[in-house]
Amino acid sequence: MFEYRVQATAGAARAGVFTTPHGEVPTPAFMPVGTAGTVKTLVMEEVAATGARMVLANTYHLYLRPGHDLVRELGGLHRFMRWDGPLLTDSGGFQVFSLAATRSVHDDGVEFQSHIDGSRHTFTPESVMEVQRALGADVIMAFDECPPGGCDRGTAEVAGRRTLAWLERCRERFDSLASASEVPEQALFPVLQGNVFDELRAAHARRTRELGDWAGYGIGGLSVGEAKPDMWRMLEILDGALPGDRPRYLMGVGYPDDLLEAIARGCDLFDCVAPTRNARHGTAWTTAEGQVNLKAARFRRDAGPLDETCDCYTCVGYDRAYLRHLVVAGEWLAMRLLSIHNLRFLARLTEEARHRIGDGTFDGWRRDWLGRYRNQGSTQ
RNA sequence: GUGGGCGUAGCUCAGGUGGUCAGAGCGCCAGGUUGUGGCCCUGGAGGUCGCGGGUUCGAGUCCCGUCGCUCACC
Repeated sequence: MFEYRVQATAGAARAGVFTTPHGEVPTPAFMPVGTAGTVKTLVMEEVAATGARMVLANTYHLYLRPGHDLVRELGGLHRFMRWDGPLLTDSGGFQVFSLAATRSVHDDGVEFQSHIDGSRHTFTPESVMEVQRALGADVIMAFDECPPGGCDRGTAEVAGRRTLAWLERCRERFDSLASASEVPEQALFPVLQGNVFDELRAAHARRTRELGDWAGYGIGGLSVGEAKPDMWRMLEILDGALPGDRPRYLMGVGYPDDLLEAIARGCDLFDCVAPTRNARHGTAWTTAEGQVNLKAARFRRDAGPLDETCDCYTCVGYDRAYLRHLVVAGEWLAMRLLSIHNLRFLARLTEEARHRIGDGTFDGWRRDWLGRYRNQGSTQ
């Protein structure tokens, strides 16, 4: 049921189709983040209208609230959140490290306190598989340890070893659950660690491949505070270390320019909170000006659309002066309209990348696009 | 009309007995946010301290007058 078909390439970049039990995902593709079973402020029809084909939800959040058993009881996450398309759940590993009030990591798993009410919980590779089996997403992620960017090599090595050990345990529990009861057809993606250390990255990828024939690969431990050149170098190493006929999911990325850089280095799937979180904070991506903060006074009387080249609901119907007013006034509608635009912006970007890879114009187009975007001085 | 209280940044207010007392919060302006807590962080602009006199080496700070707001009483 899971299949990845590469249709065209441009250097390392690939255009393909990822097939899941809930439909096909043309790649490269950006997955909007629906942390708690909702892409914040939007209904799923609106998410679909931006062009998104696959969305992500968070195991950590759904486990804490409302609880995976409840979701299973109510028919699984697809039905629960009214999304019949391809769906992926994160493993909760990253959130345990980034959100939990306290945590202690050992080889068996991670003990942590809920950021919601302080209650104590433990995640193990086994429990995380059970939770994600219950949620029922198409793609589920292995439990990993994700050390911060800038950690030393020793820390990265320990975390990488632990992640590999956990991967074996994830696989075991994943398989046993599949045979023991009726669970939806799912694919388990491993998460590749190794931080910014070349040999660790290569070794982790090699060892992961030895542990199984995976339907796809999660690339973790990046965009966690390291320098950009380090991230690109890691992607280049992984491009040579991963099979060509499996999708590669770069976790947590990213901004428009980062997406293009990563696509050029062989990544196919992405997720990031930036389009929706930035929208809620009043910032939007535009073709002509890069990232803009709608709070800026210069938009007070701007009667033009947010992005003249954009076909999204927001750009077709609303002007900047009104959007600025909504943002400044703290109106909910601002969050919705900017979320719609930012998601559409990334969808259009990946759609165009896909077409350019197909017709052989990707490299030149990408260089031009990045040059224009960065010359606006609004990023980095 | 009589008595009391208050007038300090756009707003709400801090500023013992006169001497870095020109301050805060919010707002405003400019940025940031990468496997999601509608948060949070970093900078910046902005005030003849109601007005006019006086005392003093020195006055948001004390005195007199005046204007405005407010409360109580008649």
